[in-house]
Amino acid sequence: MSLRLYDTAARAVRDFTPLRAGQVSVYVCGLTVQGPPHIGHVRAALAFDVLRRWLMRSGYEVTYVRNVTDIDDKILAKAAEHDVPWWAWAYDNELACTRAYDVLGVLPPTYEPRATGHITDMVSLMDRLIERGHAYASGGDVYFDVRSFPEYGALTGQKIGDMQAAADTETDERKRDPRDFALWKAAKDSEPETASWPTPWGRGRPGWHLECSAMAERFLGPDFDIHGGGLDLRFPHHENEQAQSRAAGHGFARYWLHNGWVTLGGEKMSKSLGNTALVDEVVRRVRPIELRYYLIAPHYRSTIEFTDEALAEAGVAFRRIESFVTRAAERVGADAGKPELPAEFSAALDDDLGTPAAVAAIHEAVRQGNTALADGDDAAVAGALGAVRAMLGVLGLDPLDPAWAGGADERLAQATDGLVALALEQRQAARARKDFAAADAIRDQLTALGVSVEDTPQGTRWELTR
RNA sequence: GGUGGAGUGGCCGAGAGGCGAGGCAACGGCCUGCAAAGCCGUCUACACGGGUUCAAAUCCCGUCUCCACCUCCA
Repeated sequence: MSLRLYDTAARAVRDFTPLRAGQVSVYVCGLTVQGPPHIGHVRAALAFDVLRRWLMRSGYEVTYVRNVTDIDDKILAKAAEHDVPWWAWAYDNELACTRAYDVLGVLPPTYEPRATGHITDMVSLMDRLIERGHAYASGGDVYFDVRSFPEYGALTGQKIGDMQAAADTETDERKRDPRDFALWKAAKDSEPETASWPTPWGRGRPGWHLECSAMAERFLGPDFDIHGGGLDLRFPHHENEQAQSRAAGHGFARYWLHNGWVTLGGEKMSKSLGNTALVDEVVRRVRPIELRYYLIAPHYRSTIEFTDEALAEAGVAFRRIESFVTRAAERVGADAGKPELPAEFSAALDDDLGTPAAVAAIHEAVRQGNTALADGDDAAVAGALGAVRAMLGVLGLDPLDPAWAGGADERLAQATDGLVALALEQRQAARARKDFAAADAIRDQLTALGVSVEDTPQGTRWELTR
């Protein structure tokens, strides 16, 4: 079986065939850097990170572009509110996003362009649209003429006549149709000089949608394979991107993928509702790798209702997997076993990135591996470990991957090793003389210190309690 | 008004006409000096009302509830 993906435009799962054999081009809408990222934001990055890893594992050469929107109304407003330059505000939040991606193991994109770096690309795209009769300048703004483009609405299955007109009365008189959208916004006196760029139609700044069309073209060409983003971007953002690019004569994206929400209290996580959970805060309560597991295990198109209980439960489930990997690696070596993917796992991901079934395949292999561990069947342990690590690798969840290294102090770790060993020797001696009260007292003290102790047929092992 | 999504066992969460996804919790058992970890087993659910079918969580009709987009939004 080969990869099939749910394409929003087709409203169906379609076989994936790349434009160029062996290569896949992906454009994902990144964040408008108006504030620090919350769980919902990183879910999107994580969903497409899994797509990317699976494409790479499937043998494709992947060009993955994720943009940063570093100029928009809210950035200007918030920067003004905090009395800092808009570009400093945007960059500060961009850094926060990058940190969040890094801490969750999101692979860096092939390239991450910023909107403000592509003004000239936007100007030439507007030129082309005006030339072709799909856009017009009006009072320093430039608008896309939706009625000039019969396909408008194709992505989201809407008819122009059924759409509610934008309640944007301020600019209404400049538009030919209330549904026309801004490609370019004229500079306002109230806005900083640094937030505008010269164009043939006067100084101004980009409308939101134009940047993605311009950057996708520059880095991926007029036609590319996959365009991803959150559900809320379908309309108007993606509809408008597609309209602009196609009206300009490009084929644009061939598959449209959209990830579902993270909700809190049943509602979409958003700043305006005040129901956000910031990545920085959550990562203080749970390990990043567990948060990643939590956000990846459900299917990317379904809603995740964010609760502490569910998050904790995901942590327990992940630790079961991790515990097998640790114990198996201690027994047969971390790199024992071939990194082969079980057929069910591959089939699951090929079926529209079915991570739930893929995770089930991991649990199945862990169960078999645990049995092998109990039976002392090292060959089977190695086999299971190789498979489990390979599967975890595709999901970016291999606890042995250096990306998750804790950065522990070597000398401190060495001292701890020795101290715990010393305590365990005492306990062993007590057990040997059947003084179980003393033995258990030692174990209880270690437990209280966050060291969990396990007696196995191969002797006593310990680890820090997660 | 238009467009789209969801309601699954104690909980999380898949599936999408017949073969008990998976995890968590609980209970019973095995293992253990006792634990822990692990393994085996138990718990047979699909919002509601009709219908189609030999067979429906899955298809059709209707109802209820919730969410999202149409305005900035992952």
